[in-house]
Amino acid sequence: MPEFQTSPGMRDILPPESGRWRRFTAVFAEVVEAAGYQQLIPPLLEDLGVFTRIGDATDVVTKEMYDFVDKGKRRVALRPEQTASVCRSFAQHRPTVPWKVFYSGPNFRYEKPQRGRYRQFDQVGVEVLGVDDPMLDVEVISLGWEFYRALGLRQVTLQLNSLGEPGDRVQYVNALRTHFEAAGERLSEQSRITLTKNPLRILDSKREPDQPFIKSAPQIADFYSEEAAAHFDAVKVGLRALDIQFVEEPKLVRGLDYYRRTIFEFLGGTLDSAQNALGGGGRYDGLVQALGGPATPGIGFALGVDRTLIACDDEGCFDAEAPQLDVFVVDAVGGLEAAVLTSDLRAVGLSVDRGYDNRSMKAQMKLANRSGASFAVIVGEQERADGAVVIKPMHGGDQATIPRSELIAHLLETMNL
RNA sequence: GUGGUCAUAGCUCAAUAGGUAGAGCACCAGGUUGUGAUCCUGGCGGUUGGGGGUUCAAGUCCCCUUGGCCACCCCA
Repeated sequence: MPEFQTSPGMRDILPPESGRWRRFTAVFAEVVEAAGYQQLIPPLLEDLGVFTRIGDATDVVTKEMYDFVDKGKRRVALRPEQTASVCRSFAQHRPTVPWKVFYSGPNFRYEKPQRGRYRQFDQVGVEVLGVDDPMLDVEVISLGWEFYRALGLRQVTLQLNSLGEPGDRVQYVNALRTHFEAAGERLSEQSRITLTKNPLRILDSKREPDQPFIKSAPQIADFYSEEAAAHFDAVKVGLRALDIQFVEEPKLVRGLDYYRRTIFEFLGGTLDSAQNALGGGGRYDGLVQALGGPATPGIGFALGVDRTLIACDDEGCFDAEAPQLDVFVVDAVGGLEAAVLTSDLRAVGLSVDRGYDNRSMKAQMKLANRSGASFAVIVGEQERADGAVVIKPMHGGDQATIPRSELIAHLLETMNL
């Protein structure tokens, strides 16, 4: 065991996995930029209040934050998510609406780590501020859906629900409280604690004793105002028009408290994991105001990079790719020839690597093979004397000796560049 | 945070009832002095996560500790 290793819940993303991560965010950017979203890069660190303001009844904010006092005596925290930062940013800069942004990057939550659950975990996501239209809900959901398709995922299910207008939600929560309080001691101990803080969350419980009471609990749909019901219906109509399959899940609640009206979650196809929530989001009208900005409707989603990649592993899509190199230079006469050749070839846009330490030709050929390069360019005593190089196709075909002055033209022609 | 489980070479694993650590892969070097992927030979590599204890003897038993994984919790 090495003296130092990564802290719990932290890890290195090594090659070739790291290349897969980069492609992941590139594909995401491609999908959402095609819909008019632009990237926002918020800081990793914010005033603690930015996060406490958004949900002081949630574990994410009350128990799991990396918060501390900095050298300037400010109370700050590593962001546990990015929606709050986006809203803070909106309230601070007041951009014109609609403000359509996307982001990607790490968040921090002090939890007990597991597979697909890390203390530093990456998310990609979008947020739109300033638009109330249910067709925007449809667009946002469809972008998540489209992104999964772009990765090659086919077994993702979309769960959909509405929490109603804030007033509806309050009434519903009261009804739930009454309902669960009637259950009294028969409710699990955990749920009795949850009941005092946020009755909605009990609907998410997996504990056996709670199940009958969850089943008989009041339905959110009965509490929708006309407005909320109309909004929700419009969203469903829109999704159907786009042929996006969804499951209405009246018991779906989200972890953060700030959600209103439309909420949704993407679930992975693998059933045997408690970590199968790939991503989710919803409307959070009121968040910007809570952070000191003008009353502004908002909606967005965040997708977990790790979990989505695990889902890709399970479905056998979006594999890590071996790097593609054009040329590997083998220099058996000291290494100076290789220095010049790699430089010249890179200058015309080819990807080129070489061997070092003046190793044997056999050893350098092994490296050339391992590098996955299409061609080996070889210089030995004979070639150096003749001003020539050997060019050898690594994936089959005969090698040829050509004048060094013709190398670049020859390579570019062969590769159709 | 609670409970369970696991921890042996860079990686994946093996080691009969406690007797003093082995394989495959990877890596390196050779296989008649200029060329890779296959094949053959050899080599490098482990105070068995760390600490303490029981024993003549511990990778194997006990305790503590660190970390991974699983469930709860929470959520991405």
